[in-house]
Amino acid sequence: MSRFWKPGAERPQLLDDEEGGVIFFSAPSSAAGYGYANLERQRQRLPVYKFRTAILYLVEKHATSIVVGETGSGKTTQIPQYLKEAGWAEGGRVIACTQPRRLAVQSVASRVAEEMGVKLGEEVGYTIRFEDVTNPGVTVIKFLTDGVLLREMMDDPLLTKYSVIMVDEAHERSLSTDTLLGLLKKVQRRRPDLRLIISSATIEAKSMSAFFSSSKKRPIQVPGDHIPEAVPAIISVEGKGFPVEIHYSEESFSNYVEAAISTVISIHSQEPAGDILVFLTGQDDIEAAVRLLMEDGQAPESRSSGLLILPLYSGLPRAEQDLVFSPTPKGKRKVIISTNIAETSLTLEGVVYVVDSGFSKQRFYNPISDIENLVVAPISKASARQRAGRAGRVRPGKCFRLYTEEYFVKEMPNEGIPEMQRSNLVSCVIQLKSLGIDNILGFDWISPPAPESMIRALEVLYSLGVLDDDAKLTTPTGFQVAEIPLDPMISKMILSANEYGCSEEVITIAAVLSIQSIWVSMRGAQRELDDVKLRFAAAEGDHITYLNIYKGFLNSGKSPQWCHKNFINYQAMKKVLEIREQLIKLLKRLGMILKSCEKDTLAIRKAIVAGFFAHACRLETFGQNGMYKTLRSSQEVHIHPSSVLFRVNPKWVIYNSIVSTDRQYMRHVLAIDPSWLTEAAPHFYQLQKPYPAAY
DNA sequence: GAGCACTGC
Repeated sequence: MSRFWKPGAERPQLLDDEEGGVIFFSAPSSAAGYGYANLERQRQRLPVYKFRTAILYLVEKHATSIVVGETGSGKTTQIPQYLKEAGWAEGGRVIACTQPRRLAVQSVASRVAEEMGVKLGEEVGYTIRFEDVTNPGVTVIKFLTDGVLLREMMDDPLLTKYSVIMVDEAHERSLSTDTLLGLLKKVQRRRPDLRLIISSATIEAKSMSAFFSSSKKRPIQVPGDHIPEAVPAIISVEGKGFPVEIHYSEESFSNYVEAAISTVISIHSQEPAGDILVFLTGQDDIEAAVRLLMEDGQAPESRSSGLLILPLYSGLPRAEQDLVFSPTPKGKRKVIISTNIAETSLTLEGVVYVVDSGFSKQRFYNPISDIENLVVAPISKASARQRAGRAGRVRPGKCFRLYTEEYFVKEMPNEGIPEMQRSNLVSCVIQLKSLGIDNILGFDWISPPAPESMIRALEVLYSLGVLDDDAKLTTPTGFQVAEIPLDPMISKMILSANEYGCSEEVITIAAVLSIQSIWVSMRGAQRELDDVKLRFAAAEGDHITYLNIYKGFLNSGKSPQWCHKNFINYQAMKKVLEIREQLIKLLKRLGMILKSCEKDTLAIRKAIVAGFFAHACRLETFGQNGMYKTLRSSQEVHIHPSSVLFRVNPKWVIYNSIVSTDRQYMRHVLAIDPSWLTEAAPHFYQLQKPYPAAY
């Protein structure tokens, strides 16, 4: 390896460059009063057993504490227990701990319950969508996704039952984490008793701290209450991860797939046992890499024999995904070729070598065209470190970066662009509106999105009748749409279905549109999949086709075999059932009675148009075959080949979303009558004369 | 006639 690879100078470190087994402590000098002489100076070493005392001191004195550290440092599981022991969960108060992902919530909650020797769902519980394992009045440590906490704010904006809120993985800067942090800063002004603990990777600690210290407004004084210090404290904890040796390539590669393959082969021939994890960007890359490695394995003098090659991406059927968790057979070495799913969402034991391409697919939003694009883009240093860390879970490991050290140091951005600045903001804005945040542009964003994106979101919500002329939520539509946990266009469609008497059918469509795909990923068997689709295909379009599939699924007795036979993803159908159930409960609470329109698809189609009128397109009669233009901005779009309307090309259609590749493809397409547009949204579309070519 | 990084409510 040494001929080609150059070891990197950087050692993964925390705030200070010290040895393991200590906590590094950085806080304003107020800590001196605590009685520990060694806390008088900033960033003093602190023995590990003082972690508990330090945390409790900081939480007592500071409104916000920022805890940085790596995985395995115990911050996620220990801090809530310390707080409970110190009395933060007394008097009916609850300690909340958020995570960005459902799986993490479940596993952390059960670990803490086990450590405390209590039954999960009693003192320690968790809440995620579709699953509430808490016992109100008994549960005092509650784990939940940050999205669920945001939903809870809609009923209780000041989160009055919580004494401490710990936001974990804040450095990931997800849409809901950032929204939550902005709101929590606001809540703090009204609730001086509330304590925040932000748990973040080292690299983000300073910007988090700056966000929570800068305040345009003073806290509202509550008589008799102790006012904690507004400046956040930072405490840094050493993780238990093993060291990972970083190797950079001597020069840059033009083809990272090939580079990854040859790196895997040289690791295999020169390094001791241990599984290899390769980070590529997407299904295409991964399949190409798997194929190349397999071919090499069959060559007579192959250097890759003994490799067990496993692809990993979220679109892969569950059974194939699970293969990566099976133990490595004796005498074999596992090579997992993965997307970013292995960077945070899945933890693979047994990985000792990581190969990092330096790229990932990232979403970018263009507020002008209102289209989200998926682009292969360079990752950040934070991501690169996270990927490298995946090699140090079981023993010291190695990470091979397919780029030069100079590139890493000089060109790679420190942090990625927060999701907030790369996304469509309609859901975020409606959530803020429902919490009474009137001035969206002036909201204290931790990373402000482009004003164009905020304005576009306001426009879309206004056109849906969710916001009024003063940009306030309308009654009842606006409040009802905010209440439904789906894309506002889908929520609006459901509310209209109530008026058209077809809510039974439309909530099914809403559920299908809210999940990834109901088809199993079948690149090799496209023909068969197309044949199956014909069995369900409806002339009206994809939405009605989904209804036919759902009926077939119910008629089969929700059978997994039926799904398998019809190339339908059983897991996805189960999720459709869950979302439907959630919607039924919610709509009942909103005072709606579910109704079926039986076979009247006209009502259904009009309800869909009431939500998606802004996504209307017209076939270009004089252009090439199958070219459409959006009515809104005259963008060129095409019907996606997976749609039942592909090659049918009705004159007028609406779509659910757009997939951009070399062309813009409409996904989930429905044929419409243009008169429904002016009927559903007269403020949005005005009749220009009689429709000449169309009608 | 061809495509889907990853979450979440």
